[in-house]
Amino acid sequence: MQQRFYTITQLTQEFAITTRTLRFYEAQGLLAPQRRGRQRLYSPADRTRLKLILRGKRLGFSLSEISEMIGMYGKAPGEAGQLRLLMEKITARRAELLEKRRDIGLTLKELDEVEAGARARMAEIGGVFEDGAASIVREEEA
DNA sequence: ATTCTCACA
DNA sequence: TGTGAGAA
Repeated sequence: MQQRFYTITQLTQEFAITTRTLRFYEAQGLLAPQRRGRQRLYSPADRTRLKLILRGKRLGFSLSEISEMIGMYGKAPGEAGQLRLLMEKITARRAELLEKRRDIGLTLKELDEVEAGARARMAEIGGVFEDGAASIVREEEA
């Protein structure tokens, strides 16, 4: 089974990223493609790693977190250790998102309140919103 | 076409 | 977390 390699442009086209991004990931230590002279040759394993990197990004992890999880550097934490780390990251990320969702909910609620106040005031001064909402407010009060 | 480096947001 | 530009 001959090793098939990918050029940088092949990968950028497949994953809709730029060559700059790919080199950037390499500079950050997330990828280490083989070289043929100056040219980068990405192995199927590199391609798989890239997939993992992009998935990590979709999930909102930083590149450094992703590099931890993929375990590219120095010591090998072992698969069990790696899975443990992954689960920790997932837990933390979930907490982050839940908090964000809560904050968004609070903001939406406050927007409702401000809007209600504005509509009420508009009704008081006898104005009408473009959507006729002020009159609706009056109808509801009637 | 691909590489590197420096600057920049 | 990337991008743009210039030079090789």
